[in-house]
Amino acid sequence: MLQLGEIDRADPRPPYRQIAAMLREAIESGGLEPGAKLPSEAALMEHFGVARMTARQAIQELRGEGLVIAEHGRGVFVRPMPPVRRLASDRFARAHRAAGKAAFLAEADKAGYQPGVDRIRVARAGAPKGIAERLRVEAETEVIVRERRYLANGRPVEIATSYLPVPVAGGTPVEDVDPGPGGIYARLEDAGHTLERFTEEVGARMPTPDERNALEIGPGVPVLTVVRTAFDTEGAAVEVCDTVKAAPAYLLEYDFPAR
Amino acid sequence: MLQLGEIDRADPRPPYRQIAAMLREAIESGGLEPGAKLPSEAALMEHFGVARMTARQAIQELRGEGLVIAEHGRGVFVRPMPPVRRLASDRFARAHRAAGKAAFLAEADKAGYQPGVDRIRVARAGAPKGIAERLRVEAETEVIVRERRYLANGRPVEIATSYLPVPVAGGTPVEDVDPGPGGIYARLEDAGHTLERFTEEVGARMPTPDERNALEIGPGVPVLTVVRTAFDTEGAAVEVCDTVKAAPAYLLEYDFPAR
DNA sequence: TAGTGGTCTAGACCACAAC
DNA sequence: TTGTGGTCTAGACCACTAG
Repeated sequence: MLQLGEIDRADPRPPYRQIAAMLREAIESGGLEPGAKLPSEAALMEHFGVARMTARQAIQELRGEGLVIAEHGRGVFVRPMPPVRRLASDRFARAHRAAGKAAFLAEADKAGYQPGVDRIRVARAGAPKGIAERLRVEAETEVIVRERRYLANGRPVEIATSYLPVPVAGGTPVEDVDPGPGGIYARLEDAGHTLERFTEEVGARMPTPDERNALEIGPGVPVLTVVRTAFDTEGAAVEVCDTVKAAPAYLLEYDFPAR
Repeated sequence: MLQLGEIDRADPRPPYRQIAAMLREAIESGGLEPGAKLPSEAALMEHFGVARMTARQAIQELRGEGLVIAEHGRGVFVRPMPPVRRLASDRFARAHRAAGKAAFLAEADKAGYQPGVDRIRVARAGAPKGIAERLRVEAETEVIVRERRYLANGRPVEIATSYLPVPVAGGTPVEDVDPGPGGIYARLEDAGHTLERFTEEVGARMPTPDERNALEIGPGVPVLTVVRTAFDTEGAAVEVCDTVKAAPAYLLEYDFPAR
């Protein structure tokens, strides 16, 4: 059983922070392994001689840091580290498309997890401001919008929305729910838009409640945002892909010259 | 004055979530502008007819999302959006070093903010495991360690730690607190290590309490982690730089070919 | 049914900011 | 001094999980 200290009334930190610090220490030192159950609120009240709200506040602190997950009716558990997906910047290499694999499937092959895609929706709609700028079209110009959610071993890890100009991809299989082998990039090349380069803009923030839901992550878990723009050999922007990834599940790798 | 709705007892969401949703809506719609003061806890209790803890819980929800900042004795305010620093992948271009500017100064010039560096510490120490792997040396091999904190307009935005092998940079100005014009990359090139390329590994997570302190960010604000490895023309890893950036202040840009 | 966390009430005292 | 948020207590009832 886990050994915890006592509250030090001389310590300037309030009791709930001291309790949180002791639990954090236990987690980081390995005294509480990933997946292990923390003492219940009742146990913390008993051990430290505090009211329930004080014990809860300590737990709340750790939830906010993403260190633990509370499961209603079961207990509070040390968050298990999810498998990390490393995304290298060659993940859109033409060689993969030639082999009939979209980028997500190619990664899954390499990293050895079971890929999945669901919640696919294709429609036409007005381009939001930031998207229109990147596609170099007027705001609200009608574009093709492809939404989908990616799963790894059945767990959602990323939601993505692609925007493509109608003159580029209108009427092609890009507008089908299943665009066929190699994904939409292969279809763009079929349509004569040979891809030349990509830019990615990477940021991080806390998720909206909707995103939390779609990615099945708890509070205290940030998301990585990646906005990718694809350019063809003419220098035209042919796709903007706006993705939101569960941050703990990802590591993005980029390689660039010193010039 | 801000107009808020009422709690709907038929709504399946608990009251505190409904209150949080109304406040969030007010913030996102612009009814509450950045820097504006939210209704006080007392005002929320009065308006919604709830106990104080319920009102606090609603505020807590928004703090966790990083949308608002509580200031003891003053009130709760909509978080002002900090200026975003866009980092392009050409920020380590040799042209800048030739002009006598380290990467951080070159960015500041371009973006028009006042740069600053403090908390500089240089020492030698054993290489941590992950660093040693990237430098391709044995773990615990003695390396040069350079720590510093970067400021933009006086506000801390990034903490960074560089690790360099002693055979590469030992005894050079890289070990001085001020390495001179062009920064340590210029000194590496002076020492014959012409830089060829970089890799960066990007992730995001919640900060440790130490990092929160150093970056002066509140709870609910994630950090971007960037681990950069510099390679010279011999293909040798000559530096690993581990950085932690306040996420809301950054957007990283990368450019790569479709191959 | 027992144990767990989720939500809520109605108070209390404290620390900090502003007037 | 007044108003603000920070912390704490001692209860209550509910919802979910598991045996």
